[in-house]
Amino acid sequence: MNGSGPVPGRRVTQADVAKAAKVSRTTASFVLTGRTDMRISADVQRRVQRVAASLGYRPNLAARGLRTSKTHTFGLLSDTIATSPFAGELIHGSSDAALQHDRLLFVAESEGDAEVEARLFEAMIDRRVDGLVYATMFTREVTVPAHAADHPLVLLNCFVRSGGLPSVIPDERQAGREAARTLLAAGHSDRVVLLGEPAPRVFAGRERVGGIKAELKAAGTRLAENVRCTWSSHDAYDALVRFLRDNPAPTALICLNDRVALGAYQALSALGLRVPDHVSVLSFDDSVIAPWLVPELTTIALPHYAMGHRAVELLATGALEPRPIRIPMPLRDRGSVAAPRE
Amino acid sequence: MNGSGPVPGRRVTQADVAKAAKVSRTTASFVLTGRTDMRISADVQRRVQRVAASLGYRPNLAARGLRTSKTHTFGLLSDTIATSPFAGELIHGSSDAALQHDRLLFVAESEGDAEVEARLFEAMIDRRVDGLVYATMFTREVTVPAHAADHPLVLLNCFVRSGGLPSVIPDERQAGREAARTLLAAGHSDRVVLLGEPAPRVFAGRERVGGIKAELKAAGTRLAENVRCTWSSHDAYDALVRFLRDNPAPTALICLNDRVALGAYQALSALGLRVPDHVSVLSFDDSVIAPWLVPELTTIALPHYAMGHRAVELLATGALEPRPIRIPMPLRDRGSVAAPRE
DNA sequence: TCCCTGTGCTGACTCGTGTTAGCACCGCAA
DNA sequence: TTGCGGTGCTAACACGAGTCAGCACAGGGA
Repeated sequence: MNGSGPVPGRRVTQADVAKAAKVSRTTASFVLTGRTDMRISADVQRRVQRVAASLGYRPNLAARGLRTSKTHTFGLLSDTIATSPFAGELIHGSSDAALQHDRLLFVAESEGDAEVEARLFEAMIDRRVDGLVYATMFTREVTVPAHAADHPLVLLNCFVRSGGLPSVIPDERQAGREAARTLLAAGHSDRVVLLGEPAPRVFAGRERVGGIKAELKAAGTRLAENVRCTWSSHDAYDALVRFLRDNPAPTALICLNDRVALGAYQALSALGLRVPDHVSVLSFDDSVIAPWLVPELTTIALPHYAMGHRAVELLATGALEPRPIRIPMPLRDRGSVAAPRE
Repeated sequence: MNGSGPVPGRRVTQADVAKAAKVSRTTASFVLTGRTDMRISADVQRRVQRVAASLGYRPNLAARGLRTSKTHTFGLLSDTIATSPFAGELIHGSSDAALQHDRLLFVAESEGDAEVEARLFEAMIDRRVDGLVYATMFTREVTVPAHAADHPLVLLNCFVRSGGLPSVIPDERQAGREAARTLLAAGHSDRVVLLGEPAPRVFAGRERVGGIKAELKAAGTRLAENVRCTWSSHDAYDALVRFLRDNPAPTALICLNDRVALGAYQALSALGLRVPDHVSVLSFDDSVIAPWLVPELTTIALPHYAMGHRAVELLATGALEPRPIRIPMPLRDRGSVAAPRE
């Protein structure tokens, strides 16, 4: 019974193909890797291909990687995946780009623990990944662990002070300008209030506020007020309720992120003000809740999918220029911005 | 200059260690893999260990895997990661368990495309993963692709009709009972309303509602009403507003998930009803928004971290019993449930 | 002295693949 | 016949590890 078909339980190897096609393993290798410089007759090529297909041959990438030192594999290491709802998009984009370039991704997270991070880096390098993506969930400056130094590396959603490493970050400044431009276009100018702590030491805060102010200034106007509060819904709720007790309602509210916007919605609702009839609301992030609010929230999206995609693509194509690449943040217009009542 | 230190650009191999320790590569291998049955003197053992450490030797897992057919690597394949904010937790749990067992995870998603799914399965198998996790973002029945049949496989958040595969799912029925028990304990019994379509063909819907009804029945009471609507905030908002126009307010509301609860919050707020003073609200999922609401939402959590952790642990320990394992869903008590006003 | 047993280590093979150098054959010109 | 260039293929080595069978030596008893 034995000796002809593929042995169950063992995978078909190149040697099996060679034997069945009555050629040497070398020849099989040349044909199957598509090397044309080796003068294999068209006849033999067809024969080997047919046999390989009929036996269901698939190359063992571990073995190939051992020989070529190319594993067609990347490592994606992030500080915290869980706590951020954006993680999915980041991984989604990375995974898609990997698939498009015939790679697979190791994904792991360190939870910010330097020792765990070091272990994970080593685990990836021990498996001979072709390159590494080092990702953070909030855009920030990082110092890259020494382990990674010798390997192709792309920073995702983070950067180094010197700027001397390839990195992919969101264009928060452009997002700020876009926010201001959107409100100006809808007719708001004098009574626009910013809700949220500008937090100059936080990249997103600094750039968003900078962009907003720059664009308003260019249009000859400026923010009516900045109501400060941490970027949480509860603080935003309290701060806005307090503010509206002593001040007239603004025509438009720029919230520094969607959590702040959620707090604002709840505060406005509690005070009998409707969005966008009485107050327009514009926000940043495009988190999951944006489409869940009533009315749905107009917000400027963090481009996590595009960022992940780009980072892996850089690795795959090897186009590693040592500088940050800024990915545009698109406006998601959902109807929480309208013209001000005259 | 050459010949003593490690050559830059080339990794230290076992052969380098053997040479530097003046033993055969075989001996080095025995020492470094910790085989004690091979009678290596304590002297030599120490010497090899010291040399390996000082050279910074790390085994090449690709090469080892080739020889042993164990890559210390698992594949996690999911239908959709991006659209669900729970993906992070699932991957987080899986990744943690993998780290604890010295494994690394390939993560990829098919977006429900069968052809992509097949490609990804093959990509993982070509890299000789030791096992596979097949995950879905919503608990449901699946048919497992034939590709996976020959490999150790755990279903995560899904199951097969026959039940004949190892799988890890949330214990939604217990969650339903827990919900009812929580409200009963707070003093609600006659005027509890369920908000959301029971959707008997959806696992979560069927089990949650089943659990709720069973527990209420055991306590000698039952739901006052089931206000039906899809599991979206907008539908829930509309349905609840309509219901409250014609009916007295319930003392407690069970929402079939957090999106529904968000809609309910907005509707109650619009009608001047406060949570939990006028109406207690209890929900399922523990999505990101639960702690963002004012007041924070009491909800029964989908145990995605624990599920991911368990699935990978099953693979790592090899304890693959062909049946579903139900992971308990914990109550997150945040204050949206209080005693009814007398 | 010879054999035997145990101790401590090593040579040689293997996993599945890529790659270099070179062999055998054919046809043609000298 | 001999030489020679081209065509078509293959033997042999390498990648970095794990593993089996067996060699060399020491010590002890007959």
